[in-house]
Amino acid sequence: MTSGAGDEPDLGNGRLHETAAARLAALDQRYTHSRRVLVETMQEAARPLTMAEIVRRTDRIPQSSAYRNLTVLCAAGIATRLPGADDQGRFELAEDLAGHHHHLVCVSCGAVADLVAAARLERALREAARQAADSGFEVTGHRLDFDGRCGECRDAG
Amino acid sequence: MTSGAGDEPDLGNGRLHETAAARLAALDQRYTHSRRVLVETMQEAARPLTMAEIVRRTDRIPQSSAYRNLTVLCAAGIATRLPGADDQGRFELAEDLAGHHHHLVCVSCGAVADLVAAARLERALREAARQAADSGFEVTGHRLDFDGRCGECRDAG
DNA sequence: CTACTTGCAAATGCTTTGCAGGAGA
DNA sequence: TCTCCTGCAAAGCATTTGCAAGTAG
Repeated sequence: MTSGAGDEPDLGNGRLHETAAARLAALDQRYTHSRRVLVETMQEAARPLTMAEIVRRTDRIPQSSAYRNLTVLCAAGIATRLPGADDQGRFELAEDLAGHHHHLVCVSCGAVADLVAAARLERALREAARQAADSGFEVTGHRLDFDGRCGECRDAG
Repeated sequence: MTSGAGDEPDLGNGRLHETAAARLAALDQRYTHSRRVLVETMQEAARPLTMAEIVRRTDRIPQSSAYRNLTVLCAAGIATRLPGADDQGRFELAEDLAGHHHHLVCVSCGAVADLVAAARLERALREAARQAADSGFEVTGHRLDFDGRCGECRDAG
């Protein structure tokens, strides 16, 4: 691990790309144009994207390459693959790059939005993790989704 | 194990099957032997099972039927399908039948265990849900997974 | 020049579906 | 008897991989 210190996820600029390049380099991988485009796409979306959305937004990157590159990005700790409510995987920037957050999942249309949790909730989560450790399970992180209906679907019916 | 009149999911016995039968009947579906076996399998497991595990445990129920029946059980609100960490769906009894709980997911071997959260955590979650409502999103439930390494994998690796 | 990358197409693996026979109410 | 259920086999999709050519260092 090269960089140490603070895990501030505030990198609106080239910092993100620097980090990405470094992490890829650690795996003898290059930060190619395609990969940069994928990272930028995920950053701009600010919410998990399905493969279909990614291919549509980037245009030019064939699906197989997108899959392959996203797999590499996940391995490098730059991206994360989430299991979708349906059976479509969703991708987003890794937690330490995008900031820790949770998701609002619309059970009606499948849309996913980001949500930053209150400090109190995070504290309670940490406490629960400690509790789980008592059973021999070492908790390294958590994933929290709120299910419900988004504004649009509520209006629609 | 009182028989309180709350939302306590305390149905260790035939109550479960009664409920299942009723919910299926509401959809003009029957509570057949296969479906009963599936329900019992899920109850006994007390943790989400993959399709492979279900087929192995039941033995006799062909995979296609298992899929078909589990789909029906999900539609009837008797079972729930969870998106697995890998790409294998996992099934478990619906929340109101098995009780509200969360999951410990081993990132190493993919095993999933149930975990009942502390009251404080649930309270914090409810509060966060209320907060989300401010943005027009109606929260109906939540899903919380803790990622980490199970005891076995910690020993092994 | 030597890896790592890319794109296409074919393959894989989980899941769904068509169909004909069987069973429950 | 009518409708739902079961099993098998074939079909569907999202995702992965083999291979030959392209490109970064």
